Amino acid sequence: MATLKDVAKLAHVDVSTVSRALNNTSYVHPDTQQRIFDAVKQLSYHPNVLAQGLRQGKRHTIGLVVPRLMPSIFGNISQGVETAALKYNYGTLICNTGDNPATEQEILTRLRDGFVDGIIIAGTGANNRIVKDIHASGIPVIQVIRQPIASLSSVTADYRTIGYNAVQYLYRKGCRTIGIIESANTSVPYLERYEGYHKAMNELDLREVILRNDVSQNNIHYGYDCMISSLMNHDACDGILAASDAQGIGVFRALKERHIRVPEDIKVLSLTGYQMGEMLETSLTSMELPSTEIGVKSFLMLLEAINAKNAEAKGAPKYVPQHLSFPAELVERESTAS
Amino acid sequence: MATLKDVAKLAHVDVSTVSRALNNTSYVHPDTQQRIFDAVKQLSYHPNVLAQGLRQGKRHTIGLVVPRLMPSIFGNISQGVETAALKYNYGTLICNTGDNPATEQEILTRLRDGFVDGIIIAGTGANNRIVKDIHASGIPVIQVIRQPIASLSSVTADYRTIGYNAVQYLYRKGCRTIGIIESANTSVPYLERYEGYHKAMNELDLREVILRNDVSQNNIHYGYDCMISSLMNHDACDGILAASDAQGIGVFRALKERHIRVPEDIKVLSLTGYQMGEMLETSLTSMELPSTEIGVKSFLMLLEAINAKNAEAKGAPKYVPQHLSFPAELVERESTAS
DNA sequence: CTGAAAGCGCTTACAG
DNA sequence: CTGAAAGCGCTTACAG
Repeated sequence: MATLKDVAKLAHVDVSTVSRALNNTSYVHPDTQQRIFDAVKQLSYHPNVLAQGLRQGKRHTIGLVVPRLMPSIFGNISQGVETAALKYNYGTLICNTGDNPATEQEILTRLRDGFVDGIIIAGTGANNRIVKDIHASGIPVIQVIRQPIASLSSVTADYRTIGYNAVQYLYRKGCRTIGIIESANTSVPYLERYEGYHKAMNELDLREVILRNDVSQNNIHYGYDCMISSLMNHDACDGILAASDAQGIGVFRALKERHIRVPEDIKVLSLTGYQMGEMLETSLTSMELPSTEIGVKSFLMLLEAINAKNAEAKGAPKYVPQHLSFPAELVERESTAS
Repeated sequence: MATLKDVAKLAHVDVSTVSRALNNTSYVHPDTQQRIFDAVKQLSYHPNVLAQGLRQGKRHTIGLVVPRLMPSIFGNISQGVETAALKYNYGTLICNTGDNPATEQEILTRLRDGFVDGIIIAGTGANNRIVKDIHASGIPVIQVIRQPIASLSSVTADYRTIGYNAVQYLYRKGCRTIGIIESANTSVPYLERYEGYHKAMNELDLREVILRNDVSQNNIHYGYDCMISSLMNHDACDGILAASDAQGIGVFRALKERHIRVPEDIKVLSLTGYQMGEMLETSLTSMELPSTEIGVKSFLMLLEAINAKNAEAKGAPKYVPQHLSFPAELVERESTAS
């Protein structure tokens, strides 16, 4: 690999002049410039971003920490983050925690040690201390979907309203025993969805039915397991709120195996839709979230925080955390048809 | 952030001694060591990997270039790569090309400029020249699933056998008009699957039916679109080979909308299974591939290539490209039941 | 057993 | 308009 030095030698100038010409950081005589560009081309020179990063204190890389990629909304979010990042010339280091606190801790440690300029995280909540430390140490952190740390910026959805509206909708559709799938390890989205559910159930004077289970590896299986055990408990629901499209798929499968018809016997609705529902054999009514947009906005918010951090060093005002929340759009499909 | 220098000052030694103590690279007096460790702890020092990388010519980061994450086998593969990489203390830069040659070119350029120690790629085939250049310039490249460049190492599946066996299986199940979903832009897996299909159809003296369409954004829609247009063409198949589980989901949806029953009227089989089929409403018979394992093995092969590259510089024999191929396992489910 | 020095490849005040 | 020098944070021969 050719270096600046090689180019400088070939163009008969100093490395500093080459640097200036390439970065357009001060006027360089056209003739000199031409010689430099020729040399660059001839040597097929590419700047070493590592050295640039070291010198400028920037990596041009961000970390994205998610519990899993697939099947879940995080796959779509990742796509959004990555596309936006590429546009701004940032690389994206995607890290799966598997929702395992130990793995998450290891990943966070790695990221802190000079790996990235900033972090977008959907965390387990078990490493809040470390996350806060990282943020305090100068690497901005944005929380996405899950926001266990109130003092850090976040991009999320309005889960309370989602839960509330979902119950009201199923009620209007005639459901009277509405179950909701909850998680074993409670995160903010689950809590908020439940709050909305609880409020609506209360107003309608309905009995709550919580579906919960030992954590399965992915959401499809989790939805399946929850549905199966609910059926074994003879909790005869006529409506089910799945936390996500993936859980909905698992629920469908469980019902199919027991010969229970959707939507005739039971209606199913997903509280986190990511454009998967329409293509299912029985299409799934979902609270659709703009998942890619959530990813894009997360990156932009992080970029703002990174730039603010740098500006702060030069005396600019302190960066103020922000919270961006998206509403969901109810898209009616076969799984809740009357 | 504390630096080596800070630690050295606090421990009253030279930075070189600190470096040696921390990296265990030569004997350091226990007392000195203790002072150093204390200082490290007190300052909560973490080495700057950027500087280490620059000095050692290593990034401890690899690039993973895939067409998409979800829904596809690449989601699972990514998981495998990332988990294995983490174990060996490597970060993974995941890049989506969207199967767009221009995006892919941009990503490859970025990766080449000092971003990674090696690359795992499922490429479009449009940038073979660049990929070869990168490999030749000293950044090892491993091809996964798709192997447009014969001279580079690869981890793939035995698609010829998969295509052949799939036809034979459906034939035994009574199918006589077996359609196969092909891609608009032909990649090696599609070519090989077709070769196997072609051979079997020939031996059985059956008429070939190719389903193809303008490229859709993702495989679910692609499968849906292909199935719909095939139905409009009155190509009355009684068996369909979908290229992947995702395409199978799209096919199911198309058939459901036209009130065609699976498996009674038509049998469906996926040629690239990634543990999705069993959880579908109508479970999907698939040629299951060890997708996570493919990811793990890809990383290990890359690691070997990286180490070999470094050893070469010290006079070790040249690294020889390898090709690892996995067989698929036919898992029978409802979609092909008799 | 440990220090002083060179250098990885770049950028950026400082001169002139 | 351009060169010489310092420095980003490390590692590693070279001495002693």
